[in-house]
Amino acid sequence: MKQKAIELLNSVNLRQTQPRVAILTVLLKAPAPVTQEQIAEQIGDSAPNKTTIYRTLMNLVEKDLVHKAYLQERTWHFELAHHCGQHQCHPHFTCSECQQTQCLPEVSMPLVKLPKGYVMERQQVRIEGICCDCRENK
Amino acid sequence: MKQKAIELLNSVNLRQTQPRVAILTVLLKAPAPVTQEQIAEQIGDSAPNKTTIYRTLMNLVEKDLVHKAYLQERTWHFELAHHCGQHQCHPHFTCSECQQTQCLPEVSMPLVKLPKGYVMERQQVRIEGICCDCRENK
DNA sequence: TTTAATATGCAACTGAGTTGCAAAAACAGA
DNA sequence: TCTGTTTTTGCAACTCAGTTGCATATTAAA
Ligand SMILES: [Zn+2]
Ligand SMILES: [Zn+2]
Ligand SMILES: [Zn+2]
Ligand SMILES: [Zn+2]
Repeated sequence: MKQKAIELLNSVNLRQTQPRVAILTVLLKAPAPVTQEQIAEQIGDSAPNKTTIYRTLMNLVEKDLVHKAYLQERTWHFELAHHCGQHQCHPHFTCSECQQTQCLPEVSMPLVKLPKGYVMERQQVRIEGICCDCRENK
Repeated sequence: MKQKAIELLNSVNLRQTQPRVAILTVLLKAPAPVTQEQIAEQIGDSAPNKTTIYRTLMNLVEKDLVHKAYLQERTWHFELAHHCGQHQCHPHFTCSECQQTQCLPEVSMPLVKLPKGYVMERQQVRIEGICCDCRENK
């Protein structure tokens, strides 16, 4: 994992620093989009300052290694981009009961046909509903 | 417009107050999702306090007259829900150059097939790209 | 090594949305 | 129309997530 993180950094010419490796390692393991705070928690005592985490995430987004996930929440969530298609990531499902968000990586959606003259860069889909667990416990 | 606003309020049993009528009137006229601040600007000097605007918008969302638009921006944007389907609103296009957002009301998308046991409440699509104007002026 | 370029940590700041509470407006009943 | 109760509003102070400026530390190239 750590090795993979280092490779990713090299591949986009970002200097290999402790914070970056640690943050990328968390992202590599995460099953769903994570916040700055969750990243810090995961890393534990040696976690970088929150400013550094944000700056690192923004660097990674700029290099297109990471995407900001499209959730309707106040706090930003990030995930690795390595499984996204050129113009589309997988949809995200957020349960309106328990607020948990899940990736739906296997789903693919057609791209919206834009009006003439427009260029598509990225399409994102968000779904709100009740998750399986919450539905049963009602 | 104002008349229509009053009707809408009555239809969901919300008391008819000046702020609510004014805010709904702005929403009825808006061609794209608007923020608290834009609503205040539109109303002008007699605009309600921002707390009131937020509270009103949340009331209207609760009654499903209004939806919070899912744009990847820090500030919340709202629009009338009256043209949304049961499980899906129209997609929104945001230009990464000029940051303008447009509704794409005529586009319809298939609903994602959720895993067994999940309930779909609402699906939303967001598109990022370059708008026609920005593309020409480059 | 040494050095120049880049990244980090810290503390103070910003801006959007929230909270608590007293004053004002809505509306139902007399 | 008046009255009383309920609901809504305005204000000021607050919160929370993310940002900024700048001094210090780290990186990696020479
Ligand atoms: Zn749930
Ligand atoms: Zn995901
Ligand atoms: Zn544009
Ligand atoms: Zn719209």
